[in-house]
Amino acid sequence: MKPTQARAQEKELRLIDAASRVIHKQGFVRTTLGDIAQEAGIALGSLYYYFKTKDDIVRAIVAQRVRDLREGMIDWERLDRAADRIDALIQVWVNTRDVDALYGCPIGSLCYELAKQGGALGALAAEPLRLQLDWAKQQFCDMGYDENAAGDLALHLITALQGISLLSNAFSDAELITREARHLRLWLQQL
Amino acid sequence: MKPTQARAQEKELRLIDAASRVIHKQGFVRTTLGDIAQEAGIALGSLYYYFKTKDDIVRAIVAQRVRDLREGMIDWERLDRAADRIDALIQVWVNTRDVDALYGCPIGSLCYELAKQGGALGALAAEPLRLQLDWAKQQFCDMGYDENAAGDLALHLITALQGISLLSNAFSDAELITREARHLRLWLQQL
DNA sequence: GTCTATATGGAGATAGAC
DNA sequence: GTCTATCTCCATATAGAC
Repeated sequence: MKPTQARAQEKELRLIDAASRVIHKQGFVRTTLGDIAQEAGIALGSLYYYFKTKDDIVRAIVAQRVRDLREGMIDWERLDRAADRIDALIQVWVNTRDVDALYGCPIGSLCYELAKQGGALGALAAEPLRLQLDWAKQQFCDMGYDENAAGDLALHLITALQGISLLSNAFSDAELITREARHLRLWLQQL
Repeated sequence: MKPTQARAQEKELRLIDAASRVIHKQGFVRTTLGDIAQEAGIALGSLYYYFKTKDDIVRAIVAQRVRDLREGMIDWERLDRAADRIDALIQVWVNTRDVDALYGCPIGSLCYELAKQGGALGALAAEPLRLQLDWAKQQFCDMGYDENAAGDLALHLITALQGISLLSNAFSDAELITREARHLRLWLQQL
């Protein structure tokens, strides 16, 4: 890859990052391209050099989030015990509880918003969630559960994490995440 | 109350109901006043005789949902055992799983959307959720748990219900609700 | 590649006849 | 009370200079 291409892609990543932040805060529909341009520090018209439509931007955001998730999951492979890896996922929620209380889970809230939009965009937004669900199921399989049981446990775990992000956002209360995380950890210990 | 007032309020309730349905499907921001008027079978301009602004409409929807929830909770007082009342709540999710898979929980998805909007509207949207949380806590208190434990259990229950609505909507899969409901019922039995 | 200026459409809200 | 017609604003997207 030529240096110029690398720089161009780097710039695009910065735009995606800016768009991801402001859409997380305001939601996709209410966020204007002007908002994104301002957050990125460029002119409105310049956005169109990188993305043809607003939908293209959200597609790029979702793809980037999938990449980030995969990277984090590879990182967790260093942990020997599956229980520790699941604990690491829960800890992510605890660590981001303040921003979640303000704006919700970036993945879940986007899913909810784009699902109502209908069409292919809704299914696309669910991909990061699918990835977490599959990953969690694998961890429970590693703990010795069969496919069916592991699927149920993973569903319950991801469900709880998404649910607590919604509640903590609805009530603007980050401590709800702390409380639910404690509940989930006790549940995992008693499995 | 005079008959004319009764009729006017009845008409207003029908408008609220129509707005509630279409906003549940499309989301608040994406739903236009034209959509609501069409769903209600009236002209766009006629909406403004009943509601001064779009925000007024969503406020009326939330207030109506609170009334509906209270009514349902009074109905459940017929059930002697608190465990049966909680089971009735879970059964609501099972019963509405198809529409939840299509559009999510009407309460939770509106919370997520309006929380990003900021301001008083976000806090208002959380009122039905607060009501469910308080009600669930009371049921666990009735089962003999102290305030603290009952609060944690209620939080976990409502969290799971909201989370599974989000997931089933994200994946357009109503059966996820059936699976999580089974998980929750087993959990309740083992308490 | 980045900018300013603008075309185009659609949304909330209003006016005023009936 | 209900309607049609319209005002006004703002968002996406485009055009074209630099």
